[in-house]
Amino acid sequence: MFLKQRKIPIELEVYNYLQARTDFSEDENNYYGNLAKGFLGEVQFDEWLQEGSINLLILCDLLFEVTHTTFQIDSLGIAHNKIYLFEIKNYEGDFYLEADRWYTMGHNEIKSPVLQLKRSESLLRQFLKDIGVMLPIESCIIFMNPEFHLYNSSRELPIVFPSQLNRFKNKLHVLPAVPRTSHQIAQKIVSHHMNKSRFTRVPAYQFDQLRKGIVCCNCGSIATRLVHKNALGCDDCQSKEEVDAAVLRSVQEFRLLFPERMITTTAIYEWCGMVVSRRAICRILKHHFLLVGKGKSCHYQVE
DNA sequence: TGTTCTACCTGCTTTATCCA
DNA sequence: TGGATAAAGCAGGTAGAACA
Repeated sequence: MFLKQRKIPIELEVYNYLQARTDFSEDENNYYGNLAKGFLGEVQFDEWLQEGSINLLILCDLLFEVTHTTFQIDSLGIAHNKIYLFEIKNYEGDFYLEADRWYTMGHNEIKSPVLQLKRSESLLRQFLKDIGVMLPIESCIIFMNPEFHLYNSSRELPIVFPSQLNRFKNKLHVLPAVPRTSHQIAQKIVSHHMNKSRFTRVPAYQFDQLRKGIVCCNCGSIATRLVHKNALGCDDCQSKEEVDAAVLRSVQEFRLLFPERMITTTAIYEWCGMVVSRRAICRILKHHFLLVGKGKSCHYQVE
């Protein structure tokens, strides 16, 4: 049972929106790729967990602070007598272990997921103690990608490999039903969740430097143009979308990328690359947002 | 096929506000 | 105080759908 659903991280959403409007550096591209892959793995884990009934209260994507240290948890499962800490990885390819260090087959050392897990477990234990929850923690790293393999792995490591997922799920299937107290604990934990990480890492961008236009809802290209009075067409994939829906998507992008900017007809008109007329933008904004102020100072707010 | 209706467009003007 | 700016109002035109 999912008590807190997973949402797409703001960082990833920003990258998704910027993709069509700017050129990423190689580092940014790699970081974006890892971010997207990691999120995909987490979503796959949620879907896998939802197949069949498991007596666990699942809390996804949690962020806490303990003694000025922020830590993130991919998934937490609250059972009748313990708390499961799941660290989800979507690694692809072959890796090997040497003296507790993790390497790719190209001999590049990567951050040890086991150390990350130990750190998260330790911080979680402190956090639970602070809020008065005294349940034992069982933590494990879940590798979701069937193309992942780790050489020199030992049995003692808290790892669930893709080939072990079904047996691991069978173990969860026999858990007794969660009592009311577990729901109360889950609510208590969620109430301490922080919404924004101070460490969000996104590329620097400015309104003037980004490409303007309406991004195609199908292929993500910015090569859209008006093909009908109320329809946009994409030159790349030939898909079509209603003007209203496309403009509203663009407003959503604008709001996330420039939260400090006011929503005005001119700003959205420019952001949409003047593909849609100023009057049409005005009509759409008026219909979906609240007009605040008059004359030069007027702008739109979410109703 | 022609007519009517509706929705949306552009262009111009008006109104309101900001700011040097 | 007047120029600049932003949105609204209005008029006329266009395109597409519905219908006889």
